[in-house]
Amino acid sequence: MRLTTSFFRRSDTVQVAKELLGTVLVTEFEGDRTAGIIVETEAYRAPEDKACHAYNNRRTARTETMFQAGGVAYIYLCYGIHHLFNVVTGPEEEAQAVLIRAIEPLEGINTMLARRGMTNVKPQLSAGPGVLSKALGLDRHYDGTSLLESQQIWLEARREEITADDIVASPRIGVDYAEECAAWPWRFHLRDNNWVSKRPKKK
DNA sequence: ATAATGATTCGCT
DNA sequence: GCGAATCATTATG
Repeated sequence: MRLTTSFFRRSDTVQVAKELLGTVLVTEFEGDRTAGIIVETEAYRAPEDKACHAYNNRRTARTETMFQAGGVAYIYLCYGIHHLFNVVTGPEEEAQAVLIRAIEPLEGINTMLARRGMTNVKPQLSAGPGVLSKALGLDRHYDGTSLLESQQIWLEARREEITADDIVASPRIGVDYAEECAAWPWRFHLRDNNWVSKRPKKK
């Protein structure tokens, strides 16, 4: 079951971030399908969130994607090296998105290994926002792709039930610059899942 | 621990 | 327009 408009267009991004846990992110390029269960997410929401690129509803060529109606991909380059995949949520004109930080591989594992230049399956394959995008073959050229209509990138509903007890909340990673917003518990991940990314050592 | 790496943004002119 | 600083990270030693 593919996720539809009503899932993405709600205004409460934080709630959507929680509900995305356990859903399945699928890509299929030239018949090569790869998929994984989302096990870690982070919510970003303008205008009040200083960690959000569209803080204060700042509109630029890059952030414009986030102002679209929920259900499209927002992909951009970070640190000049890594492509980060986000799901835009909320109604049109509200800049909100959920960063997908880690997945548990499900389909097309050999394709993922090849894309990552690896031979053995281990968490390093897809635990982390940059490596997950690489494993699934995503890059910023897919920025703005509709997850509702695309035959290349989409999301499917949970295959197993998840309750509030399975979800752990914590502060977001790598956003220390965002002052008081840095402490907001807007990162969510599944409890006891091996594929959740490791928190970097503190400075 | 730290180097690698480039699009984006901002503050000028 | 132009140049410099910034960054939602990862791999390697």
